[in-house]
Amino acid sequence: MAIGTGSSSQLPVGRLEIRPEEHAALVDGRPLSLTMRELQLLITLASHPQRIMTREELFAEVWGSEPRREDRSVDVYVSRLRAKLGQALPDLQLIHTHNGIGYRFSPDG
Amino acid sequence: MAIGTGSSSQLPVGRLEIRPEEHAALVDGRPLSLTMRELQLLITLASHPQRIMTREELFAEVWGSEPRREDRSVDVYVSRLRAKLGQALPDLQLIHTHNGIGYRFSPDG
DNA sequence: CAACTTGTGAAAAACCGGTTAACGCAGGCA
DNA sequence: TGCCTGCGTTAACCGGTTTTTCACAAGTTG
Repeated sequence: MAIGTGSSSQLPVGRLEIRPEEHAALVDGRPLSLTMRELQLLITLASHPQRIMTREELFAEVWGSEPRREDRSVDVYVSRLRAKLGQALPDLQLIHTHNGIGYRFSPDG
Repeated sequence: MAIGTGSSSQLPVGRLEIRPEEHAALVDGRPLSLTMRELQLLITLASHPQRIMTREELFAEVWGSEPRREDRSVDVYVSRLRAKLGQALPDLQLIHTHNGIGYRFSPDG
């Protein structure tokens, strides 16, 4: 079952809760205001907790195609996502960088 | 039980009250003069408070079919609805836009 | 340190939504 | 019938938001 299609369930991650079918991500019950891309990226990352995902994988799931060789879109959106998550959850570092590889979502900071 | 069919109950939303079976929407007891489409759209939105509804969902419930790819009917009616609601309830923003997704009805502005 | 990778602000481009106007159609009425 | 009115639909314009791209700063690795 893929995220964003069918009856994927909610993804509760501590104070963060992601509801793909409702197009919403909540922190302590209050909705984050994310754009489509930001939300899709968060959903994708959060659906594979603790797994290091390459930019190619992320791009494929969120953009639905292959990135140009030196495309930085994923980085830009990770940055924006971190900013918004950091605003709502100042003490948690949910998205980790793995140099030379990609990004990893860790539910417990 | 679907909205618009059968004996759906009234929907009181603060000073706004919606009575589907009477084809009426009241503000402070005074009826708004809404057209069929406007009323159906309001009923549909108000029946799913706080839930972001896509244009497809709204169109399906109100028009009973699938919208053409670039159909803007929903937007036009949301605009008209906002105008009439705003007239009667100047300080409340009941219908919220979610860019790239759809609209959300929030009973408390 | 040099080379490479990632973070991020900002401009440019693309896209989306708010709104108004025009049009066709149907009903009411003289 | 001919006119008027109101509703629904569609198209177009405009402004705002989002996405993409670029450039440089900052960080990492060997």
